[in-house]
Amino acid sequence: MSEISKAYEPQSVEDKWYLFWLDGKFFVADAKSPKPAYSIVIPPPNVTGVLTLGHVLNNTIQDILARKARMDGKEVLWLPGTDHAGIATQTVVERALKKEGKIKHRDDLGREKFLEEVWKWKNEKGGIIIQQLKKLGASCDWTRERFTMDPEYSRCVQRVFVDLYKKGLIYRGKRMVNWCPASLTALSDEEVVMKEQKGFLYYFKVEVAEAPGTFLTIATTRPETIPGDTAVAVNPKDPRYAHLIGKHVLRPLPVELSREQKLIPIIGDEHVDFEFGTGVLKVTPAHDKADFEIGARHKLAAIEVIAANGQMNDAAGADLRGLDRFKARKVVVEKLTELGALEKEEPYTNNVGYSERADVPVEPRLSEQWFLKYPSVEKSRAVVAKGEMKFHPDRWAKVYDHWMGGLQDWCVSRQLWWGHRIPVWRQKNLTDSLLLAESGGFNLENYLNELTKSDPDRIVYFRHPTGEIGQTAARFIRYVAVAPGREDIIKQLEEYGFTQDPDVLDTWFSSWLWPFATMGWPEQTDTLKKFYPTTDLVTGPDIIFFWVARMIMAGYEYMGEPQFGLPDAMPFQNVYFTGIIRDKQGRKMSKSLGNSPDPLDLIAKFGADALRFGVMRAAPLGQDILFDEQNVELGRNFCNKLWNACRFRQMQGGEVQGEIEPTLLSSDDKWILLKLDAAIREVTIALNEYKFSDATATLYRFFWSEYCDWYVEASKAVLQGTDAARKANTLAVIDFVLSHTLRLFHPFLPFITEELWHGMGYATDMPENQGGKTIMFAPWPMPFDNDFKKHYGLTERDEKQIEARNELVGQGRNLRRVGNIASNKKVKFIFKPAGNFAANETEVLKILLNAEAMEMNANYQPAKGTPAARTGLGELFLPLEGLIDVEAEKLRVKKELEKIESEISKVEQKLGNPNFTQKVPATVLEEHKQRLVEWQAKREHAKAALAALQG
RNA sequence: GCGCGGUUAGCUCAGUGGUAGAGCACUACAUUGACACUGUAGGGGUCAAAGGUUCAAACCCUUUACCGCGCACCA
Repeated sequence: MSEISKAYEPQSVEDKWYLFWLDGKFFVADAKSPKPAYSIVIPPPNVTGVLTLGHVLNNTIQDILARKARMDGKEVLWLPGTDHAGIATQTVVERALKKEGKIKHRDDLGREKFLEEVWKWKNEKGGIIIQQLKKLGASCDWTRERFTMDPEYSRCVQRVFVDLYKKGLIYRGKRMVNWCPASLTALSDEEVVMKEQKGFLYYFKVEVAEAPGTFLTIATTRPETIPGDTAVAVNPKDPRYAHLIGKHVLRPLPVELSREQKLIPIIGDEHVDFEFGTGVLKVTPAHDKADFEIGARHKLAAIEVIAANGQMNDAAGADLRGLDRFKARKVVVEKLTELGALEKEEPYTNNVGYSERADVPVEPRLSEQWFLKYPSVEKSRAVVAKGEMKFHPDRWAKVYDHWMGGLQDWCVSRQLWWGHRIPVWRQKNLTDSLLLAESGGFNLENYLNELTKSDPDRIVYFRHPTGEIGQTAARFIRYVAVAPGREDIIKQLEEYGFTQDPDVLDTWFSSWLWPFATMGWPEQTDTLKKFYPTTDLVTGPDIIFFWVARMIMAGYEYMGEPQFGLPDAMPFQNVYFTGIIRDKQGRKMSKSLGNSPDPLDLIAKFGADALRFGVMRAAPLGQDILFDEQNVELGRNFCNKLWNACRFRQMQGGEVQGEIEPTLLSSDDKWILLKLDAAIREVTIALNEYKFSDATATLYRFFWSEYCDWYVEASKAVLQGTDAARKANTLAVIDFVLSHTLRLFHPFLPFITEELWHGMGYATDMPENQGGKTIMFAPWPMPFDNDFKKHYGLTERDEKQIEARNELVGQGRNLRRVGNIASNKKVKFIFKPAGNFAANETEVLKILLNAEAMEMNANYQPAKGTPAARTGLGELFLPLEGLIDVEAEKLRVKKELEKIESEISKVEQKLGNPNFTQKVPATVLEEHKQRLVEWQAKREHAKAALAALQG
C-alpha cells in the first residue's frame, strides 16, 4: 500500500482482485485433491434473470460458506449455472419479438424458428446474472458452469424420464389440471397460488321438469359455466330436496337449446354441503375439480364451454361464444335477469387459484397430460424426519414432512416450446385400434422386440395402455419413450408414422436433477465421487416443494443406485433457508411497486463488500429481512473504518512485526488479544450454526468498539512515546490482531480484505498456498489454546482490569459534560488511585481522557463542587470549582443513587429469602453476593459525590 | 378450518430461567495527527395482555388479542 487514500474506494479495488482470483484459478475445484471436500450447488437463477437483493442474500451466504471452507483447508466446489425457466423465458422472448414487430403470436414463426429465436436471445442477452454474480464477488467454479438445456444435461433429463416411465411412475392421463389461459399450458399444483377474490355469489332458480312450477335455487360464483352444467346435486340426506333426486331440471342456458337438450338430472351426492348457499349445487364436470369427481361418480357427461385461451366456445351458446370468461360472467348475469331466473347476488369473498407466473386465474380444465408418481418418497421423508439431513431453521422440516405426507402426482408436461421436449413418440391417429404392426410393411412389434433384446436396459421401453411393460404387446403401442442418444430409433419411428410429443417438461423436472446432473451423472465422474453429496444447500423457503423436496427424491432415486457406491445418496447434508427480502415497510420486493433497488447500483455506490455486509447484518436465521439502504451504508462505513484502521498502522511505519515479546505486553495488549480470541470463537460458532447476522454483529463489535475505540486509542500512549522496544511490540500486537481480523472478515468482505492483506504485507509472511498468494487460502484463525494464553500471560485478571479502567474513563469523560466543557478542550485531571497504579497506565489514562495533564495525588482534597468520578480503581477529579451547575449535578447524582438503591434492595431481597439462598446453585448465589458488594460500592461512591457537592 | 412464525427503545432486530442489549434515529459537544463514511457523552423500554409453574420469567406452560406466512377449502 504505497499511496494510501484517506477513504476506501471499492471501485478501484474490486474488479482488480476478481480478475486476480480468476487468473489464479483459485475458484476451480480439483476433484483429485486429497483435501476433504466441501461443495455447494447454486440454486440456478433463471437465464432471463437479473440480480435481485434476494440473489444477493442467497449468494453472499453461499460465498461466505465457500470462502470459509477454503480457509478451513477444504477442497471447495461451488458449482454455478442457470435454469432455462420454461414459461418465464418463453414469455420474455415472445414479448420481445412482438415488440420488435417480428410476430403477433408465436405460431407465426412455428416451433423451430421460434426456438432459434429463443436460443439467439439466450446467447446474446441471457446469463447477465452470471456477470452480476461476479460483481458480487461470488467464488464459483466458472469452469463448471452449467445450463439446464446443455446437451449433456438434457440427456440426463431424458434418461430420467425414460427410466421413470419404465418403472411405471410416469403415466399419461386425462385429468383435471390447472390450466393457465394466458400461457396456454397446464401447471402443477405448486405453480398455483391462492388469492382472495372479491366477487359475488349469484342465486338463480331452475324449474323442475317433472313438477312445473317447482323451482330450485342454486348459488354459484361462476354463472358463466352454466352451459356446461350436466347435473344439479343435492345431499341425499337433505330433507328439503331428497325427494327430487332422479327428477330433472331445465338448465337455463344456452337459451337456444330445445327443452329436451336443457334437461339435466338432479342427483344425490354426499359432497354437497347443505349449509352452504341453498344446498343445491350445480355440477360442471368440465370446469371444476370437485364437480369432475362428482361427474365421475355419476357418469355424467362433461361439456367443455371454455376454450384453452379462456374464451367461451361454441358449446357455451350463441350469446357467449367468443367472449372472455369474465366478460361472459356479466353477460350471463344479464341473461339470467332477462329470463327472470336471477334471484339475487350477494357480495362474496372466496379464494381463487392464480397462475404464479402469468398472474391470471387458472382454469380447471380436463386435459391429457403426463404425470409422475414421485419416487423414493419414504426414504426422502425419513431422512429429514430423522434429522440425518438437517434443515436450518428446523421448523421447515415440519413443513416438508407435511407436504411429503400428502403428495399428489406431479403434472410434468407443459404446452410450451422452450424446454426439454418429452422424449416420447406417439402414433397420432391411433385410438384403441391395433393398426400399428401393419404400417408400411414395417413390423414395429418385431422391431421393438429386437431392440429390446439387444439392449434391454437402455434403449426402448414401451408400455401397454393398461399398465405393464411388455415386449409382446407392441401392437398396442401408442407411445414409445426413447432414451437419449438413439437417433436411429427415432428415425425409424418417424418413418413409420410416429411423431414426437409436442409438449415439453416442467422446468423443475430438469432442476430436480441439479446436484448430480451438473456433476456428470450418470458417469461415475471424479467430480461426482469427490463432491457428491453436497455439503450445504442455500435457498429460499418459497421453493421448498418446487425444488428442495424434489431434489431429495431425485437424489435417492438416482444416486442411490449401486454403481455409485455411496454411503448415502442424499443430495445435500444441510439445507439453509434464507428469509425473504422485503422493503422497509415489510412489502415484498416487486417490479410494479418499484421498491426493489438494483444491487448493481448499490455496488456502484457503496461497493460489493458493503452490500454483502449490510445484507448479512440484517439477515437473522429464518426471519424475513426488511431491506433498507442504510444497511449498505453501514457496510460502506464499516469498510472505511477497516481501511483507516489499517492506514493508521501503516502510518506508524516499520516492517510487519512478527514476534510478540510476552514480557513487554501491556494490560491493553493482553485485553485486545483476549477480545480477539473471543471474537474468533464467536464468529466460528456463529458460522457453524449459519447465524450470519450474529457473526457480522460480533465482527462489528470486536473491530469497531473493542479494537478501534479502545485498543487503538490506548495504544497511542505507547506509539506516541519514546520506548522503541515497547513501540515495536505494540506494532507486533497490532499486526497480529489485524492479520487475524482480515482473515475473519474475508468471507464477508472478500475484496477489501484481499487488498489490505497484500497492502499491509501480511501475505509475504505466509507460505504460498496458505495466504502467501491470496488471503483466500490463509488459514481460518483458531481460538487460542491454553499454551498460547500461558505463554503470553493472558488472564481473566487482565480483562477485568481493563474493563474497570474503561469504566473509569467513561465516567471521567462524562465529567466534561457535567462541567459543560467542550470535548476538545485539554483539561487537567487529578487521579486519586485506590491502589497501585503503574506510570504507563497513567499515560494511557491521560490519552483516553484527552487530558492535558494527569496528576496523581493520593492526598487530594477537592473543593466543594468538584466534578468527580468514583470507581473501584480510585477517584478521578476535574478541578473546576464554580464552573458547574451544582444543583443540576446534585439532581443527577441523586437520580443515580435512587437507581442504585433500588438495585441493592432487589438483590438484598433475594439474598434475604431463605428459599433463594437454599435452592439456588452456588455460582448464582455467589454472583448475587458479588453484585451486592459492587452496588454497595457504587452507592458509597455516589454518596461521596453528593456529599462533595453539598460541601 | 389446521399448522407455523412474530409481538422487546421512535425504527429494524438480538436476547432458551439469574443485573434488559445492538445498530439506526434523537439530544449535546467536538473540524484533535487513522477515519466526519468520524469521535465523546447522554436521553429513551410495565419485554402485546391475562393467568400459571418457579426462590427467580422477556425466556417455560395455558388462554386471549393483533400482524405475517403456509396448507386445505363449500359451489
